[in-house]
Amino acid sequence: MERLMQSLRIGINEKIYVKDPESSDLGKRIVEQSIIMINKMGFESFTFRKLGERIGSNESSIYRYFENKHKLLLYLTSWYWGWMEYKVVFATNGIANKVEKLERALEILTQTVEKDISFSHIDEVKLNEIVINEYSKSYLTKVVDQENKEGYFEIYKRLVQRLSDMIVEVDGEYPYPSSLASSILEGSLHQYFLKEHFPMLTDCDHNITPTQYFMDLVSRTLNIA
Amino acid sequence: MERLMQSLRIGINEKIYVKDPESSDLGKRIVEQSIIMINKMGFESFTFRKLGERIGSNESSIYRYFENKHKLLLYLTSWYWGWMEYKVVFATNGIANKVEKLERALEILTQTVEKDISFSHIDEVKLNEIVINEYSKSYLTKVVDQENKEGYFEIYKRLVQRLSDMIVEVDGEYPYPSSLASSILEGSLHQYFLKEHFPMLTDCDHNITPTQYFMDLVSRTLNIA
DNA sequence: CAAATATAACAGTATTACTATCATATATTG
DNA sequence: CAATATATGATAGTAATACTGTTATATTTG
Repeated sequence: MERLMQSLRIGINEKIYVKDPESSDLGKRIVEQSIIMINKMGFESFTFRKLGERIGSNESSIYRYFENKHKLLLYLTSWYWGWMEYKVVFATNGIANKVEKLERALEILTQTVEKDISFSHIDEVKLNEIVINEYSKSYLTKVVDQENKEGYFEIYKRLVQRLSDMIVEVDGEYPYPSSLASSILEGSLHQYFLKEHFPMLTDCDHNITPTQYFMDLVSRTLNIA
Repeated sequence: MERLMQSLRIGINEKIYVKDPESSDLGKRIVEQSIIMINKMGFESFTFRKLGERIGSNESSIYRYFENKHKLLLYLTSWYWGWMEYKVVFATNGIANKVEKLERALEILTQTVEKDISFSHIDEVKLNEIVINEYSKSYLTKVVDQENKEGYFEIYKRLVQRLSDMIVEVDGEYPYPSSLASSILEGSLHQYFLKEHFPMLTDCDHNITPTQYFMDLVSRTLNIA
């Protein structure tokens, strides 16, 4: 996987950034350090000024890459979902058995993220934590419809669609494949959050993983042929 | 129901407010108008200054009721969940049949909210929209653990617990009652959001309701005796 | 080497999220 | 009824945020 990914790039809607952060050293530092900072201090406290100080660069230089921190969050989360999509497509590619294929996808989508050395400047473990804690904020806005129209959420939508398709493949009679797929993706992030902050609201702990919960849920829900 | 509720009050953790907004006319106007404004302009754009202008009062007077707008959001969402809890408890109270009881609770928790005339200054329909669009923001913060410790999320936690208990009553063997309960509450809000903004990611539309989806999900998941 | 481009440094603006002070209106109590 | 406490309003002020704009300097490219 590492080898392949080294020459792969996550294709992100160009309207999300002003200048492609992958195109320069400064851009990569912006992405790299913003992940560390947002993860540490939370999206609300994070500012371009602080990021500039941290990377020894100027606030106005960062604005030449991203219009504002909301767009940067869209960039980071798009990257994350694009990366997940690659992992799912790659891992399920050769699997003929539909059930096995769905299970493999579920595993990847609901598992804890492990360090991936392929994208050197991106810490996927921290990015996963950011997605758990901040992803909702990227779409729970008053501009969601316009940004959706501009394609800012394409990667996530495509991923839900892929999962939904796999569900249909396993049980063509099941009436709510899209809702189940979106529930799994969103719900997985939520269960990880609860596990960390509201352990009473989840059965997931050091013994039980969100993956087990969702695997079980899907196996109970679908009529597996 | 109306009669009963007129003399009932939703008990909200006193640490959430500086001065009880139910205790004065100004307080009620703050709550009433903030619901209308947050619903219209979104939580991010909403400020105490704007609210002050709108209710013909002073910014600093509002600060005497709520430390900041985050606390106000906690107040509003706590009220909402408290109201939902009353509705669930009231509606399921006399039901002996466990399955029927769970179904009734699910209905209330996943249905579209309708106007409730009991609490005159609170527009429950708009408040439900606020919860759909903003609730996550109330806990996706860096202070969540501290605020949780102070009891700011007690009502919501109690509601999840109630639902979880009902699930256990129906199927004591099911291993993930808390996760299922939290998934339903959070997932219901999410499906309503998707229906409005990302229709491709849900099967819910004008024909299919989130209630149908979750009722079906639960009936497939639990072994109903 | 010239020209274009990228970045840095600095200044400036409107808004936000408060805090503080003081005046006045209203309610409470002795 | 007077004294006093409390609630609200008016105004001002501060530090931080989220930018925009200008100019200088460094780097890349043709």
